[in-house]
Amino acid sequence: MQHRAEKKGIKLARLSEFDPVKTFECGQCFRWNAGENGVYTGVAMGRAARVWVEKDSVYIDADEKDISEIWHDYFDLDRDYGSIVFNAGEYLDACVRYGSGIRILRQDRWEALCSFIISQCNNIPRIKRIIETLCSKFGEPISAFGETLFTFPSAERIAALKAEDLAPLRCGYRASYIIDAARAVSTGALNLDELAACDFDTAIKALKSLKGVGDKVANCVALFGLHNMSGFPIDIWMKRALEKYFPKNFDPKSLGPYAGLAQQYIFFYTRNGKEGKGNEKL
DNA sequence: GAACAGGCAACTC
DNA sequence: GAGTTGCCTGTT
Repeated sequence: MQHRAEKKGIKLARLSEFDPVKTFECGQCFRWNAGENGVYTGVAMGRAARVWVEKDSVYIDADEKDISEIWHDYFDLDRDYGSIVFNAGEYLDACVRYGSGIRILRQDRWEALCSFIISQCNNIPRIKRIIETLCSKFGEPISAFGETLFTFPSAERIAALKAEDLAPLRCGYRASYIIDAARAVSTGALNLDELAACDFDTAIKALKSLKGVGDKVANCVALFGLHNMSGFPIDIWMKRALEKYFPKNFDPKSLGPYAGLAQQYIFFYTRNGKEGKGNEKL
């Protein structure tokens, strides 16, 4: 409670380098929620943190050891996003200006896989609801900031369940996909750590071997879970933008090794910028 | 009450 | 290999 009132956080970065609102609201993650005063509370990697903006800086309130051992890496703070440039025309330039400050989080691999399986044919409020229910029913409770939060349940925990155990999530036909994925990960049939280190096409192919994982979800998992910047998920918003502003047979690979970051700028601008008027807040 | 949503799989031709 | 349809559920 007094955390919020006093806001005694540690300075994490300059706002120009890391815009937490854009980063949390650009669709890559589902467990950071804005509270009063624009303070975001999130749980990731089994830990809780609060993040907010004051003047031109970003502050974090978290266990001090966790900041250097977990959050620094989670927020990908060693990478200089400002030095990454694209030469693909004015439209992308506008997207980059608009989305400047977005960072691609280094999320837990299993959490990203599970979350993006849930995301299919679904909207963000509902995705968040399903994930929160999943965590509160099967995750571990942790207390932080005077409340009880829940970690994301391990693949092992979910692998031990049956599809009907997930009925309270009301995630429909996705339930069996989640269980299948959890079993593949927990048995080692699908090794996400190895996929994070191997080449892009191999990773996509392996991810798509899971039931319920197609092109879109595989690319989301590659980009947001494996932190493979070649990931280039094309959903309905990206499809519209590519059709309207890019050449007919545009190949994302032409954007270079950070194509996935370009994707995120384009997506964020198309969906939330002047022509976006998305159905969610922002 | 039907159509649809930030997909996928199974099936058709 | 391109096109169609069912799938759970919540929202419009």
